[in-house]
Amino acid sequence: MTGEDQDLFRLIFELNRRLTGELERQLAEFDLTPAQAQLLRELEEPAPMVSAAERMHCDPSNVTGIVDRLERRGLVERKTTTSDRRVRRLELTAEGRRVRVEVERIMAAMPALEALSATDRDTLRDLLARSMEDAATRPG
Amino acid sequence: MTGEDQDLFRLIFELNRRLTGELERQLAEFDLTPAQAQLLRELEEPAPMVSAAERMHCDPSNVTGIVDRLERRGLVERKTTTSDRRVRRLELTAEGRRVRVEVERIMAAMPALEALSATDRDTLRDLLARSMEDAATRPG
DNA sequence: TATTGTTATACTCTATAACTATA
DNA sequence: TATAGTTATAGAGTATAACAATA
Repeated sequence: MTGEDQDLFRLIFELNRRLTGELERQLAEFDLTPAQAQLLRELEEPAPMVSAAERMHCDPSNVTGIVDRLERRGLVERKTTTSDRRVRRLELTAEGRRVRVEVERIMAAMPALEALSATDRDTLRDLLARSMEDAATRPG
Repeated sequence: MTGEDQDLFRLIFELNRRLTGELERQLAEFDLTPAQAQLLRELEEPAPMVSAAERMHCDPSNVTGIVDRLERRGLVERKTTTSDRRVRRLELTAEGRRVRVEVERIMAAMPALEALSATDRDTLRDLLARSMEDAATRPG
């Protein structure tokens, strides 16, 4: 591990900071936090709390609060299922689906990385994907 | 902007999530949060609160709390300056400098991206750097 | 008047532990 | 016994506004 690798971490963190900052600004126009937006995105199909928590990489007790805030705004509903009455199926409302489309639009229109050519972006995408594919199969 | 660019964002966010997660695990052994570690790193040289806040990209009122927690543990001290008595100069203690070395060590030893070859890492570093250089000079 | 820093306040995210209802 | 979800609790980061001390 060389000093240049530290630069690499810094670059990734810095790029993420900028992208996240820009994303937050855009989401703020819809009064959404990143976590709320992420949950909306995960709910293209209805899903129980526990699987939502898995996709969000967080504790289920956490999802309760995020859903509370989205439900208060009428974007998400907790439905019960007949098969297992413990389970709450999270489901977007009509308004929730509309907002979800906006979130997708924001993600697609993020004005970053445009400085790179299409070829460079392809290369970048390839490098990032490979770095994580391998990391997933490695023990360390 | 194409659909592939959404994948690019996802890849960057996902890579950041993994790196941040690993970093948090390592920092937790020293009872440090990322924000606290970042502040330690910024204080290689003593600095006033306001400039620390600028480097942290956050509000000065925020730095107060982070410094409170570090000061409580004896890692940082608030010194007064003679020239401008409004200013508190943040200064690492001897223990703070020791912990700071550990933080640097953790950053340098992060076991990620090792899946890529040295050449790939060079390419990645170049792409990331260029993407942000250009973004900084752009209006949008 | 403007700046440095703190305090008061509030919100979101985060986790752990204890709990209820159900399986 | 185990699982799904909530509630209680706590702590960290974040911002805004009001404030005191100083410039």
